[in-house]
Amino acid sequence: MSDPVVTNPSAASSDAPGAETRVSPQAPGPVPTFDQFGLSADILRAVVESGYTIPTPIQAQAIPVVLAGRDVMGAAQTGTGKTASFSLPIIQRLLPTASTSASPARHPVRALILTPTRELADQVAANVQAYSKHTPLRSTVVFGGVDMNPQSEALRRGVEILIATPGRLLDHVQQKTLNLGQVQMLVLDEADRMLDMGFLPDLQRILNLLPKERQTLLFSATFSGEIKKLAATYLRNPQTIEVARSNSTNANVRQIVFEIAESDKSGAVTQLIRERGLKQVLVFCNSKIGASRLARVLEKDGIVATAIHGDRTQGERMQALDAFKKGEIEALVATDVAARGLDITDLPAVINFDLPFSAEDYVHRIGRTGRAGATGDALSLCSPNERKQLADIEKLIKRPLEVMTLKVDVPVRRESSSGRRDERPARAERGEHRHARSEEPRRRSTSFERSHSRQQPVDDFFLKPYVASPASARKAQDEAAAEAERKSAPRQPLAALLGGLGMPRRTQSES
DNA sequence: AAAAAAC
Repeated sequence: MSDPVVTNPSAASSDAPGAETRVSPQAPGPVPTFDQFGLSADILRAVVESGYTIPTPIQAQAIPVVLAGRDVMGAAQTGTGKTASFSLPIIQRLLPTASTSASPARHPVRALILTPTRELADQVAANVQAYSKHTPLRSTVVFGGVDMNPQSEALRRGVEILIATPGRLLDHVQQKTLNLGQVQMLVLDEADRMLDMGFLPDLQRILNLLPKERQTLLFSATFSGEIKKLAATYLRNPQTIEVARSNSTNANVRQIVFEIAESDKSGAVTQLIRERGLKQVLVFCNSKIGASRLARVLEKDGIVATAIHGDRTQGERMQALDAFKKGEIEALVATDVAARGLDITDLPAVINFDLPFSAEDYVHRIGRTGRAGATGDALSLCSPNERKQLADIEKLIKRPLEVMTLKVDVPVRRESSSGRRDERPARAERGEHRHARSEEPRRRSTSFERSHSRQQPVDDFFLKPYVASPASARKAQDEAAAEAERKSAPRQPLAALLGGLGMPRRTQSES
């Protein structure tokens, strides 16, 4: 029996401009373990307590390279254990000189981790905190939208590892509550996203504040020309590490597209949640207003829903995400603020209420489900004027998506969330409401017809009960096994997947 | 076209 082990990372890159990135080949060898990296016992203990025993491919590749002090250009799918792949070796490298003194002067910022969104910063910080909890190293997180004072106080007391979003970080530098002169290690997480968001000037400012003598790790979903340029300017002889083809989607995620009229979409979301028995679903909209509106409509349909987007206060954002993670909310309706990197354990499904403008965002959105070896559903609602976006997505992921029609059959709502009358108010007017209780609920039935060569009836999909993946699925060893299985077994056609829904859709055997 | 991020 041979288990997958990671090959020499240098064999993994193919950097000709425009060339497709390749999956690094898996060679037979011994089972990799966290023990083999020479990490301190205090770190290993925290790793074990976090439930991990076998490093994921990105961890197996990156940890030795980071420990050796080299710069890294990393491309890894989300959900692959990327955060640990840089956090663990950072902690290890800072540990030998870690001070146990209470003096703030003995705890300068030596590692800086930058992320594009506040929620992601918070999440990375929680991971770093967990991995370093048995060490004397201190860490904290700073981002905008919240009071600066507690952050300033934490910085004043001294931290070795700082996680931040760029704007607030620079704010602290300007306020002189932060000095970056002793940073030895820098991580740019989701670097492509940061460039997309126009962070380049901020990044340049920050990079100019850092010592030239340092180790830089850049993680990005894609190695675009922009990213390569950034790397060429700020990285020194980086080792390229790729563990999965960028722009690829997870085989554990079943992707289905529903052709539907725009006006039927919110009813379709309610119906999918009801008929599929979804207890926890992340719904993506393209606009902040659209997300708020949909959350209100879902609430009217009796679904516990809330919105998360950039126009909500940071307190509301954090509360929404917390409640969602705890399972207190059925539908979290989000903009692309939630598209990247967020780790929601065993999230069973993602719904695209709107198809994203950028096909890459589709890959990131649906990457919130089917993480770490678990399975998930990615259901996308596509209106006639979104066909171009659908085509772009199929082109990016290099395969056609299964398209179905969706017959929306939900009770008539008297008012739309914006206060406008529904387009069919007549029978739902006040006078008739007293009859409604004893009768069949009033329904509107609409099906969006179209001639699509790949079109399939939707009935099979709804006949099968949804089976959530076991909680244990999030462990890293599961992911490694799933990866191996995926490589050895040919992909099943969708029909087979649909037919096998009575059983847990695990891609690996239980051990 | 839209989103995100400092005040």
